[in-house]
Amino acid sequence: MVFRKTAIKTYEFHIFDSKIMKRKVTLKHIAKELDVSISTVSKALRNSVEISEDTKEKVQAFAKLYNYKPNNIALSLKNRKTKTIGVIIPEIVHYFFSMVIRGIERIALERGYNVIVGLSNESFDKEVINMETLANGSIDGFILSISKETLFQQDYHHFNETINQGMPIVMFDRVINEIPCDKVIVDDLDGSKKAINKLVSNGCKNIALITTKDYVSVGRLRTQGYMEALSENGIAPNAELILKVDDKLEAENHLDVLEQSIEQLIRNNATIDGIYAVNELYAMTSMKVARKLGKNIPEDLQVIGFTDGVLSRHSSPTLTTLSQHGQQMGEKAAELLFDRLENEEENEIYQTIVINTELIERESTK
Amino acid sequence: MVFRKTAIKTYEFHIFDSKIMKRKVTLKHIAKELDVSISTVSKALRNSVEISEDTKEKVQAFAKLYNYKPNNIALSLKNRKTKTIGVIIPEIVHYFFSMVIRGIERIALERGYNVIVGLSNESFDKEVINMETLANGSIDGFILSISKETLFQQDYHHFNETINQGMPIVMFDRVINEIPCDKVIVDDLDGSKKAINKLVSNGCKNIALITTKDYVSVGRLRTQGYMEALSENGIAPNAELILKVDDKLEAENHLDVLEQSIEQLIRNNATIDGIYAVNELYAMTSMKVARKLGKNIPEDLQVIGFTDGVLSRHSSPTLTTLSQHGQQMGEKAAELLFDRLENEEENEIYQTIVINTELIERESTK
DNA sequence: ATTGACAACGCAAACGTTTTCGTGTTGAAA
DNA sequence: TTTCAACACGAAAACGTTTGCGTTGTCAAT
Repeated sequence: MVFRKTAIKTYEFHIFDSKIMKRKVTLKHIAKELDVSISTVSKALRNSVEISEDTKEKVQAFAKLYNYKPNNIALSLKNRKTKTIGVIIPEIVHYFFSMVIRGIERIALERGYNVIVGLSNESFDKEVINMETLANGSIDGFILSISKETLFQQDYHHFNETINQGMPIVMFDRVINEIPCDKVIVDDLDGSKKAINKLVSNGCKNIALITTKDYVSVGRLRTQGYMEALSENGIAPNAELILKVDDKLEAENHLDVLEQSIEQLIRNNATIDGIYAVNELYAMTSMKVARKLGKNIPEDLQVIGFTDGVLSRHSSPTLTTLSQHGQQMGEKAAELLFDRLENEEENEIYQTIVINTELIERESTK
Repeated sequence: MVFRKTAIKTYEFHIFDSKIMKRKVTLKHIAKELDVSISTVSKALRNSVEISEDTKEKVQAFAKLYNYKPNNIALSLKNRKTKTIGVIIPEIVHYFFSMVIRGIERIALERGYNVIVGLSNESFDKEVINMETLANGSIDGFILSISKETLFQQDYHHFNETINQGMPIVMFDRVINEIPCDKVIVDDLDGSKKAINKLVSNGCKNIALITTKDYVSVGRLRTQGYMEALSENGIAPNAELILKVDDKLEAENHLDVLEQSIEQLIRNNATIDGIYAVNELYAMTSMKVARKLGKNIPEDLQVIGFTDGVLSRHSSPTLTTLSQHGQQMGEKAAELLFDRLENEEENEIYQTIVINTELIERESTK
């Protein structure tokens, strides 16, 4: 086997494993073949001045020929960092969360990190298990959004323990203020106000709210924004117009229940001329039910949903929504985490970054 | 600090690091504190018979108190396996692919594996880079679906090299027959036939096809199924009725182009009474355009799409689709990979598993 | 001939495990 | 008292790196 390095030098290496190389080649292999020490090989590959030009060329040629790549695991052990982060999300078949992952992954690729994804499925136990299996050296830090069950039980010991062991966490969207970590959230409260203000200025007098139970932080904030915006516009909130859906039974598989609840809401309050829903699915379903009840959108009823997703863009009529900028949230979260990981002196000051929502006007509003 | 192990024994450990423990505790720490060797600690924790009951109890109590967990990286290095797999997909904000991930993750959790996700963004270069950064010891094997650009360029060297280095690959959905690895695919050809047969038996005489350019393997197969099914039903395929969309410009951001193409198709062929589209978006857009042109669905025009997603379920009318069972594909792919990884003697016989599509009838067909 | 400097390289430790093998201590059998 | 097994534990190698430092060898200067 002949390998030409330059026009000047020609190296001749005999294949050191007659069969096709299966296992990856290591420094040790190279050292043995070239009859030098492992240290010499390592230094030669890193272009150390300690090594002669001749040796460097020979080693580098050999390494290239056999496609040597340093073993990441060994490097991780030595450097005590893995260049890998863990991302725990409640659900992946979901426009917003997959957008966040896309954002995280983009920055990770850019900065040389890998991303391990764990799904909690909205379950406390799975969240804990996922975190425990990753926190034992596999990763350098976490990015996560808290599961509904965890929010409901209000048991946050696993977050605190992880942080106490020196592993940083960045939380996004569903966060807990008390936990000492960086956070990226959306302006749930202000976003809601934008939506309500829009509806009011479009002439709506009776605006209904379709939201979740209060233990989901984002649901609570969006509800609060609705209340405040109404007040600010001199409208007295009417409890009749607020539908709090129990999302223990995830809507996707219990559409009928959702539809019935909304139908009741609209039937019982014939004067409704605006609906604000805290997510895309609730908004879509509202439009569907309303049309069934003979209402024209947006003439009789205007609808706005939180979370801009694929449904909003492709429904008919298309849906006016508040965009959460999921990808941007992911990017920001990743940057916060990487910056913290690469900053030697640990900084006890944690940031909370607020990403502004944007009202995207489509056909469901005038 | 007092720790009660049983009613009989009481151990008293002094905190060996007066500050709150930051870095994770290792065998070495425990050994030093308890004044035994590292080997003894290791054996005691694994309940070796070599160690006396007394010592075992003491070590285990201490380990539990300080929440000792073995370092995964060190284990990976020693065992030469990481219990982690890499998953490379073209896109994550996508119903089908995120379903696959969900399936993979479910099995991975069950069998004690972690999942690193890499996105190719349909780009050849990113696919290669992602694979190279993972193939250096970070993972034990790959699950992947080939990017469009790679399919277009037909450059598969990175797959072959990875396999030659002894790292198994499982491909799903977009696969290449020539590559020696396990595969999980959907019955694209048969699925198409189901759809066409349905339309024909529902009375359609002029069925249009909206598909992609041929280099995407699944697109080609679905097109082929359309052709064959027509022939089998005694209908001569009509080139006029076939629209091959250039998906270099991803539809999501070029909806206008897509809509215009479809509008032309329908205008030029007034007799069209059925449309079969190779994905959900094409089908949805067809319905939208058709309605704009005054066609009633399903009375005047029936529509079936490949890939059952969130759009199909929530559009109005709801869309009849072929379900790809993405989650099941992910589960199967993961099982194939884990089985191969855990099988000592390497098996040169590769399987191709075909997941059957299922026709889900909704409102867009009679 | 003796020094000293410098170039070129190897040794060994370290990261945190597991595991094989060796060793010292006990107690009982001879 | 000697011998030997059983017991309980420790030393060291291995996984694949990087790096500080010690060790050679060569050659010019004294």
